[in-house]
Order: sequence, then structure tokens, then C-alpha cells
Amino acid sequence: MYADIIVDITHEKLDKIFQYRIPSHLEGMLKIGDEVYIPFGRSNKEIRGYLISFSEKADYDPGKIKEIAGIVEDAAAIEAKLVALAAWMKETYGGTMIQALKTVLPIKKKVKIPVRRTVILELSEEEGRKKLEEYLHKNEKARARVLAGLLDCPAQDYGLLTKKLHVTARTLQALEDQGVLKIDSEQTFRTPFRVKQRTDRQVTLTREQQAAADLFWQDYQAGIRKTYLVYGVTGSGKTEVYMEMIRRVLETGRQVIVLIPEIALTYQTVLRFYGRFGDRVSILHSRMSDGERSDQIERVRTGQADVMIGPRSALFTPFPRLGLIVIDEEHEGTYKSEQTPRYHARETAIHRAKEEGASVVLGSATPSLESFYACRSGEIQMLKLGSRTGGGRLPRVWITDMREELRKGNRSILSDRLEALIRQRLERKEQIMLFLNRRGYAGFVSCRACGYVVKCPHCDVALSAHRNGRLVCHYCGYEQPELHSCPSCGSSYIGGFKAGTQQVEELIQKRFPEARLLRMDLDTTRKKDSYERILEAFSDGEADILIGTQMIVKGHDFHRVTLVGILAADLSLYCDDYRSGERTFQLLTQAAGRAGRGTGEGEVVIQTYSPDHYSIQRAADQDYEGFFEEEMRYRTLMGYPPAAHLLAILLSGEKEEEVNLAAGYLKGFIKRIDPEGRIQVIGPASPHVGKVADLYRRVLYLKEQDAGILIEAKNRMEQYIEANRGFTPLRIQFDLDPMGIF
DNA sequence: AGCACGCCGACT
DNA sequence: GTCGGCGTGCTC
Repeated sequence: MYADIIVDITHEKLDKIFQYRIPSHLEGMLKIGDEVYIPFGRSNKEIRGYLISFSEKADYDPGKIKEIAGIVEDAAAIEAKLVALAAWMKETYGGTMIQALKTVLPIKKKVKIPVRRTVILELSEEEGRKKLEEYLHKNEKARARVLAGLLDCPAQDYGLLTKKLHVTARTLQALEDQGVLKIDSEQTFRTPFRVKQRTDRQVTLTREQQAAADLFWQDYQAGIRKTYLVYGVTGSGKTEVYMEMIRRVLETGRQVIVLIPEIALTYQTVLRFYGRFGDRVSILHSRMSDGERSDQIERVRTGQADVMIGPRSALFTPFPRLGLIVIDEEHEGTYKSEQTPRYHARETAIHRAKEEGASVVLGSATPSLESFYACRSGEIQMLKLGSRTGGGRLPRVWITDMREELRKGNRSILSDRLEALIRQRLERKEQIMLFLNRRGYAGFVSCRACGYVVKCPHCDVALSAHRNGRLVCHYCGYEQPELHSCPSCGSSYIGGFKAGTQQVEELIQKRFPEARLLRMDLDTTRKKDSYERILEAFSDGEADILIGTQMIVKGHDFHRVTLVGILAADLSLYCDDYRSGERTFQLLTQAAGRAGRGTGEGEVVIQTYSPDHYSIQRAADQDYEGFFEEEMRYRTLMGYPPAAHLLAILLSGEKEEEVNLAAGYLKGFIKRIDPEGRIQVIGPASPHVGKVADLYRRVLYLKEQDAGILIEAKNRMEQYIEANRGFTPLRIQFDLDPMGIF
């Protein structure tokens, strides 16, 4: 009997199984997933590794196999299931087993409670000066330095002070004894949310909500575990449905994971869960320290918590009896990891649920094409919520054609209609949101006179303007020179769209000097909590107009907003990405949904140069299904997910020549292992950003109906890359069904 | 990765 | 003569 062990070091060369003998004193004590100490290398240095399986025979010279030194005692008892999940992720998404394990395994380190120490001056300015004289006189240099520093700034961080002034703890201790200063230590706050009281208010579900929850519950009781999609417009009360399902699953003694796109944007949702389930709820988020995370995991391990809410990574909560995984706003891009393994939380959740006998509930008002497509094929069961619970009506939507405005001589960024409506709302003291769509803006070139967009003749995606002016296709590498007039109508108003929220703010202020404006974008929300502060200020009526990027369209109901203006609705449409139509539709639908959440009638103005595009028209009609049909037709025609599968291979390296060469070799290798040409190979092409931090990048795309074939090809390439030293100076990453193109 | 082994230049 | 530079190669 041998133990198969993965060494806890991140390097491809070590990403394989090392076999060890099991010493008699450990026999029967080891289990899969245990962390162990092993002698390694020529020096037999003791390192840590994970026991991932047992095997009967040795795959290596038995004479050279060493013994396991011991079990890591305080190791978090990781679930064997999570190790298996990591193995599946490595297989599906690529990368090393170690990378997969690191993604999946909870943080084991028990970080000691961080203490922040501050040094505070206890003397007055005058006393301090006198004391300083005294130290200088006695030639006590270190003490003088500290005192001078504190006179400059009377409260300083302990660590920074000792480093900056080059003094030891002894010096500070002596000064504290003399009463010159005080060392203040405060424990850093470790509990992220404190539960106030449990507001277990009795919620009555609407008939529709109850029906959805009941259907799920009947299946669940009958032992059926599958994936459901709660599909309902904004305001149809999806969260209530989740909570009802969760309540019932918890009653059976099983545990629940709730994934949300981003804590900051869904703070209100988190509070609702707290209110409902009290301190059985645990939370993870990206701003937490390792220690805070490990505290939350500890609560899970000791059984104090049985609901975990968090982003993508919360999927790996080590619940031993998982019953349900809820994924809210399942269409959001944040569910796809941007690090190897580039897993999708939705797919991974479905896999984990299947392995552990749990169900998955997805929810969205604008489902991803993937999920809706799976509903059509019966893989996912749809639970539809058709109406808004508060009885709020859908807003009235206007599409204004900006080409027409230009023809009329209006060159401003506001159409006549939007301007008139803003004026009217300001008079009525109602609120307005202006949404500047800058999502995915990648420098596409369009004609302001006729709306023509310069596209690649081979790929049906917009060309991107590079700094040198040339127009480049990021899919196939096609290039053409800069245009000075529109090939369609001859107008010279052709070029990229350049406007930021700041410019918009200035223009609006000039046009409506009496209006009070608030701006929300990356610049104004850089500081912690500023996001909430701006939204709160707007909610309290401290401003008339809120101007912002996509971050203003998420969550948060403003009951006094009766007008939403969407500037440059098509900016996200023609960035050269096969998901741009989907993203545009989602953004516009969400933005439009912000209007008329209260009692007043809502109106939405969508300003665009492409009023005929189906993404814009369907969003204006709030017609998801119509959009789905058209978008699926495009994906099917072009062979993009979910109609087919796409595998991106990203290469980067210091020498451009090497990267090009390697990309060429990989392409040749695919042709060799796929002689019938089942796999369509595109590229190598330059990604949007051809060079990052002095690393040159190239990308290859493989298309194929069957994901299994792509995964097999990926495995063969990984072997090929490992076997050829020519690839060593390069970084090569795989991305199955990427969220866009690179 | 991290360490040992190994083969060539400036110092006690 | 040695100490030490980091190039190669291996790790169950």
C-alpha cells in the first residue's frame, strides 16, 4: 500500500503524484485529504503535502520510495470530496493540481488575532520640547529621534514608527515608563457583521412564489436533486423564494451555500439573510483577511453556521452535508474565475451538487444564455415568476436615434427627448439616473452619421482601433488601415466614442445649473464605504441626478427615480466580443428596471446609434425570450458558447519571438492530434492588450461542439508543453468557454 | 520551487 | 591553492 501525495509547492514540475510508504505507526490513521509531512529531495527536507489517494502498486522504483514522516496535526480536516472537486476542476479547466487544490481548500492557517499598536505622545508640545532638549543634551539619540517624530505627529503606528526611526522596542518601553508616550493596542475587529436581532417576520409568499418553492420542495422530498432556474423580472421577489427553499432544506439538517456576485453590491440582500436566519449565517467576502476567513470556516466546521453567503469562492465551503446551492444573479461575469483554474462557479456548483447529493437553484431576471439554453434542453428546470410583487408597472421606454439627432443639428450628448424629460422631472422634483455605458469599451469605430460600425470581414465582430490608428481584429489578426470617412455613407464623423462620467457631469451641470448632481464611478468610489455613502445620499434626496457607470444599475431601489437615461447604449455592443450583445441586453434591462420602482410612472430613454439592433430593441421591450432567440441564432451560426464550446489558450512571455513561435507550435500540434480537423483553430492573434508588464501575449481559440474533445485536446497540450523545454520560459493558460475574448 | 552538485575566476 | 559564482537537474 502506497500513499499518493501532492507536494505543496506551486510548480508544474512538481504537479504530479509522489508515492510514499505508510509507516506502521500511521497505518489506519491516514485518510484521503489529510495533510502530511514528507521528506523530499536530496536533502530530505521536510515539507507538506496532501494525501490524495492510495494505490496498491508502486509506479516508481520501490527502493527509492520514502516514508511519510507524520500527519499535520492542526491541519484542517479537508473533505475528500473537495480534493475530488479540485481534481475535476483541474481536468476541466486546466492548470496544475496544486492550483486547483489552493482554490478549493479552506485556509488552514490559524492566524493570530491581529493587533494594531499605536504610539501616542503623552506630553504637551511645551513639555515635549523641554524633554527633547534634555535627551539631546544627554546624547540619547534614539529617544530624541522618537520624541522629535512624535512632536511632528503625536500618534503613529508602532510598526511604521520603529521602522522609520530605526528604534527598538526597548527604547519605546523606556519612554513609556517615563510617561513620555503611551503604547495603545487595539484588537482588530474580526466579526464582519454583527447580528442585531432576528427579525423573523412572517413573510407571505405570493401564489407564484409559493408555487415555485413548492415545486422545488416536492422534488427535494422525493429525493430528486437537480438544477432549477428561478427566472423573474427585477422586483418579482426571487430572494423570498430562495429563503423559503433554504428554510426547508435547513429543517432537514442539511446545509446551504448562497453565492452572490459581489458583497458590496448586494449588501442589502446579505442583511435580509441575516434577518431571516440569524447567526446560522456565515459570510465570506473578498476584503476579509485570512484570519477572518478562517474564523468563518471554523464556525462552519464546528456546526455553528449552516448557511454560507459569499462570492464565487464561497462555493468551496466545507459543509459535510450540503443540501442546496443558490446562485443569485447567475448571469453575472464575476462567477467566472480570472485565475487558473478558470472555473465557472455555476458549472462547478452543478458538479459539486451532483457529487454530494445537493440541488442547485439559479436566479436571474436576465439569465445567461447558457442557463436558458439548458432549460430548453430540459437539463435545468425553469421556475418562472412573472409579475412584480409590489404591483409596480414596467416603465415606458423610448429609443432615441442619435444619428437622427445629428441630422437635426443636435451635436450634444443629450437627445432632445431626454433633455426635455430631465427638465420636466427637475420641475416635478423627481429623481433622475443617467447611466453611461462604458462596459467593455474597447475602442470600436463607428460613424456618428449613419451608425455604421467597422467590422472584421472574417469574424463578424467590430475591429478595434489601436493606438497607431490601425484597425485590428482580435479574433483572427486581420488588420486594415485607419478610416477617415465612413465606407457606408461617406460622412467624416467617424471615429471612436470618447466620453467619461466626468465630462457628462460637467455638461449636465452647464445645461441644468440648478440641478444637484452626484457622480458615481471608479474615481468617486475608490475610498471604502464611499459606494454606500453616495447611494444613501441619493436615496435621501440630497441630489436630483445620479450619473454613473454600470455600478449604479445594480440592486438598490430608489423610489423617487422616475426617469432613467442611458447614454451611448451601444458602446458595449460593438466591442469585439461575442458576448457583447448579451451584456448590452442585461445592462439595459437592469438600467431600465431602475425606473418606476415606486408609485410614479417610470420612463426610460435609451440613446443609441443602432436603434435597430435586437439587443437594444428587446431590452426596450423587456423581452428576454425574444432576445434569447435572436442571440442564440447568432451564437449557433458562429459556433460560440453555448451553441458550441470555445477553448482559449493564452500564451505570454518576455520575448515576442518565443511567444509567436510557441503559439505556432501549439497550433501545429493541434492539427497533428486532430487530423480529421474536427476542432476549428483560430489565431494566433494579439489579445486586446498585446503586452502587459513587458510580457508579450498571444491567444489561440479552439472551437468544437463537444466540450470533451476540447478537454482532451487541452490535456494533450498540457503534456506536450511539459515535455518540451522550449515552453518553459512561457506562461500558458487555458480558459474553457471564456467570458469574452482576450 | 528549492536545493545539491559541479565546473571556472579573484582572494586569504 | 581555496571560496563562491549561478548553470543543470532532480525530487517518490
